[in-house]
Amino acid sequence: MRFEIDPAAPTPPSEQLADQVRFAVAAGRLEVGERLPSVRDVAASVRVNPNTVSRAWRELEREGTVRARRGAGVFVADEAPLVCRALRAQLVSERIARVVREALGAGLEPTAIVDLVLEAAERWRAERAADEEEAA
Amino acid sequence: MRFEIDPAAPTPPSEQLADQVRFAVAAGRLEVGERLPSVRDVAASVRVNPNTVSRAWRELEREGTVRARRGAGVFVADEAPLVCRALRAQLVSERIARVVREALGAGLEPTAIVDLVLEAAERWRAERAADEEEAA
DNA sequence: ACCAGCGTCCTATCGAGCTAGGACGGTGGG
DNA sequence: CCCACCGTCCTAGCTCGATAGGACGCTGGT
Repeated sequence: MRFEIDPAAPTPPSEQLADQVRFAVAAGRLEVGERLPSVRDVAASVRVNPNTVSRAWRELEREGTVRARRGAGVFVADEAPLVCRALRAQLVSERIARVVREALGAGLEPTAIVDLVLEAAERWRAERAADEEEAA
Repeated sequence: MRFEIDPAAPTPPSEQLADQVRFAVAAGRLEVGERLPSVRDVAASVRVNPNTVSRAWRELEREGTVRARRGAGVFVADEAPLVCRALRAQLVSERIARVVREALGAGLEPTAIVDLVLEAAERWRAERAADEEEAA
């Protein structure tokens, strides 16, 4: 599991981390029982304070995505896929609605917005391919 | 010009206000030479501190959208439409890209995302109609 | 000329969230 | 049994943005 933090994003780093775990579970990239990387490892890899990562993990535990065992690590909970798929649906549709409202209020046509979406999706696909190239 | 603040949004109120002015200019709802409502009026209508509105107006002046005349008011600048259309294109595509990246990383299909966009657009259209109904 | 309304500025305070550095006890492989 | 690694907790300090309340000087309609 690789994490990324966008410092320019309006959402705080701890939420970005929590979302990445949630979405990885929802997408099946993290499976039930799997261990998350340690607080200190993640903190070092994304250049963030361990407390910030800990806060994200704690939030995930509160909502039932994860179960922490002192001294051992943090593990994906049994109910995680259900919880995370529900959260994904909610979070994504909320954020899309916000951005679409804004774009429409700015005078853009729905078709123009859809074009931007497809363009962003294409760019994402290209980046994805480039990443795998580099990994090989 | 009516303003709205979403306290749940991750972007601070002052930026929300600035964006609303920028997008209104880009969409032609605010014309060159038109006066913006006063700092104190806006502050009262959206339940925010006058300093917060002032900060938004100052940012708009810095970028050339608006020209402030002490004692008189804040007016849409001649170059505003150009500036705002450029900013709109940049801001909207940035935010769409962010949300689309997130949704794709969460395992959603592009077609599902487009569906959510269209659904949000439809809801917006319906709200718009309801607002005009109520205004009449 | 008056003065209500305007933009602007100032100091002070508050809250959210991140950072820093250290300490604690539980866990599990060697 | 050891000890490196783990989650957790704590105190302290910082930045950013909003809030509060007040003061200043400029502008424009009457």
